[in-house]
Amino acid sequence: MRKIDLTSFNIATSDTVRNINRRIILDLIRTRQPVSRADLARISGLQRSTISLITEQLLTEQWIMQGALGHLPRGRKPRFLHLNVERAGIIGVNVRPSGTTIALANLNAQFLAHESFPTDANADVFIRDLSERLRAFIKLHRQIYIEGVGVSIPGRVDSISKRIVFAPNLGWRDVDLQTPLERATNLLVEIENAANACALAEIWFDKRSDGIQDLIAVTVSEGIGTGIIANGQLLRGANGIAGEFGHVSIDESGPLCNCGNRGCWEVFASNTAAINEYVNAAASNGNSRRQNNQFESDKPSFDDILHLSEQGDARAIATIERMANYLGIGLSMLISGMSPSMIVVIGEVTRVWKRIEPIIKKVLNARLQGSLMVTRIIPAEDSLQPRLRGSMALILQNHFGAPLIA
Amino acid sequence: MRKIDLTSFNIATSDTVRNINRRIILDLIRTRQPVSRADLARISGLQRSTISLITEQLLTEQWIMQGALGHLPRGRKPRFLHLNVERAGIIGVNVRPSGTTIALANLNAQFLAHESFPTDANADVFIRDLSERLRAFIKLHRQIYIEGVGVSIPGRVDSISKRIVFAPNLGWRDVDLQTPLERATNLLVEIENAANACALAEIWFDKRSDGIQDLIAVTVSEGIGTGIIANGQLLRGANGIAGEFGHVSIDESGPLCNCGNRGCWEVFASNTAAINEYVNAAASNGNSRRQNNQFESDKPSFDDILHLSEQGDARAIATIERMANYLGIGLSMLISGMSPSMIVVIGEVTRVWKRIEPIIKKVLNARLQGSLMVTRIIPAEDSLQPRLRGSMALILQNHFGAPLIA
DNA sequence: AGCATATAATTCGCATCTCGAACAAATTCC
DNA sequence: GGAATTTGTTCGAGATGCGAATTATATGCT
Repeated sequence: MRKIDLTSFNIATSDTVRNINRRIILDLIRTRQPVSRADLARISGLQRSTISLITEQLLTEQWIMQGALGHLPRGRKPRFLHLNVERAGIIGVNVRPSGTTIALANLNAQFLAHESFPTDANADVFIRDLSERLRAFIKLHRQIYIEGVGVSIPGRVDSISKRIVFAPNLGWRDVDLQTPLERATNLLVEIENAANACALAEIWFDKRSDGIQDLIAVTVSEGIGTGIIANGQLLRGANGIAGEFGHVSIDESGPLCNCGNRGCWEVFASNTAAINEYVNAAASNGNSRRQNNQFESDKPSFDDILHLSEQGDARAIATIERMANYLGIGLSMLISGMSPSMIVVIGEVTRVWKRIEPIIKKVLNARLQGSLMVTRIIPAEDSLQPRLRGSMALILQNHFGAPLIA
Repeated sequence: MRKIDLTSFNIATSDTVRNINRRIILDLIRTRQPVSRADLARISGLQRSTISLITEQLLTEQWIMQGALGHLPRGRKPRFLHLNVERAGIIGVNVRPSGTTIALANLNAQFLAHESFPTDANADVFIRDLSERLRAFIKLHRQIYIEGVGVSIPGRVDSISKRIVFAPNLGWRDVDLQTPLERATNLLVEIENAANACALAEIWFDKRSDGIQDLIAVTVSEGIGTGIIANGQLLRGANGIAGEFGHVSIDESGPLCNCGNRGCWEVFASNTAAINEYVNAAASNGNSRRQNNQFESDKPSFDDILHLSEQGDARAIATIERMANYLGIGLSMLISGMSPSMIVVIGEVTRVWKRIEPIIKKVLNARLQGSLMVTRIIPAEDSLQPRLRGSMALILQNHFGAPLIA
């Protein structure tokens, strides 16, 4: 049971009831479509008469559409309802150091269009660039009514001021991205940390999380980020900077991290860590790097290491297995502490899931005494663009989420 | 915004509105009493007419009482309303290895009576003993209508089956305490982990947590427990076994823990850890323990160490300072990961808060780069019985918490 | 073809709730 | 004693869900 926040609560009025039921029905249609009014009455427990009134409202507001007739062994055929995916589009923006993607999706979070461009290292230049491209992008699709713009950022976002506090891999500090984008697009703009966005994508768009109210998304890339859904809601913490489990030390005597501490989880289990490990192993193996330089730069990319491991390169395999071991150690911390129903791992490393999963499982079983392990660990398809879709969930939430009550 | 759980939601009916507003008003009266109807209208934003109807209902149901008249510079004097603390009592039970306490409190969580007795090591014997004592306790106060019984347990409680999964310090596994107690008392019985209970006590009864929806309670005793409030609600996790941050390893090469892993937080920062450290330091100091035995048993109690440190004993001070250091390390993990608005520390060690606070602060500042530290760390008065009051909050929640909607 | 049966969807009177204006009650100041 | 002010209640209007009755539509048996 939740405590009422007496410093900020919402009283109920007569239309609160409709608001609640409307959102339930709309979300039911979204997830179970196509579905008939009679079905909705049975699933929801509302009277058929009430369903008729609510669906009538949703129809006139164009949120839903009537479709074909269903087939039944006997009796009048039901008229199917489904989401009017063309009612509105949502723009998602995924900012990463290597490049930025803008995408347009319908209400089912299916992509209609997308484009990518390099991310300028300078925040001001980037903001001007992105604003310009967004304006052009919207103009290009001006036949579609756009609901808002969601942006995912690899860094900490203050949940109140919506400013980017710090994005280490972009080198940005205290950047206001929201205000200029809102001015440029004249649309609702929401900014969120990438790991949080991934967590949102998981509960909003993935069937695997049906009925789950507690999950953690772990993004493994240059660093490690964690997005926590607690009781069906993003855990933001004071100033919205929760989720830095990547900077918890798992070994006090470990190597120094950029954050100033020693032995942070991401120093052992991130892509960057794997690259360093691979290079160090090569050096200590007596191989001059000059002789053995099959990579474009002097260091391999993480993709290179993945490829090598898939081709059976022993050193690459050892590197990946070490990474899996440390991923398991960090995950055991999350499970001990929060025991989520599900942990979703996002990142290039999921490409070799078959190799790393048994290692992660072994570490977890050793550390959590097996019997207590109720958390499902699953990889997220990177091709499904969790960061992008999660940023879209930020906008969709406003229509399909639970209303703020009491 | 919360996602609607489509596998378990609650539709709204016409009386949902009243239910919501009623709970807001009742909780406002609880926390702001004495308060007039006009005040409630101003605070809540509801119309005065609506307040009159709701308070009339609360009056007839005896939840509240009319009190004295207020004083105003001009105009009709307001009639104060306050909680009818005599309407119902709540029984709280605090089970610890050293002893069990039963207490009766009114709706303000003020104690009316209490009694303590030794905790039998055998679960079955204990259950019979507690059942017997509860029956007698209820009979003794039969003039008071009792709302329910809340029990706090130093161990993991399955949030669905309500069974005690494992209580290491009691040596109990898979014990059903709820069913026999409900049978014995014929009352609603709720069971909860001690750290979770402390967290509940903090948000329900402590003014310091006004407006706070994210906090962590850290109980430091034989082991270390963590109770997490996320978005105003207890974080239970799958099977309700969240909160075992005490068993996260902070040093892979540290000493072995009972849980089977190495270097768990509680191996460094619990009372037990301090006792072991003190004894080891004594041994390595060349003092034969036989010569230096000022304690009742062969080991000092944690209380002994606290006393010694207060008297200036160098070894005790060093032990406490080491403990403070490790407390800081664990807290930095919690803050990095969840960034709660507040962390409450519960345990005997808070008696020397003045000594340990600067050390904890120093560790946190070093590890969290100071600027990001928005979490308040506060000690909880052990004399306020947070475990006991928290177990009472379990029952109170049902009347004063937010209703389950959507 | 006609009727019974079954299912879907709508209609309508009723109860509940909040709102907001009007009104009654109580108190102070001039 | 009257004006001003604040508290608290009353009452009609509007919104909502409920549930029974009604209408619409389909299948299958005789």
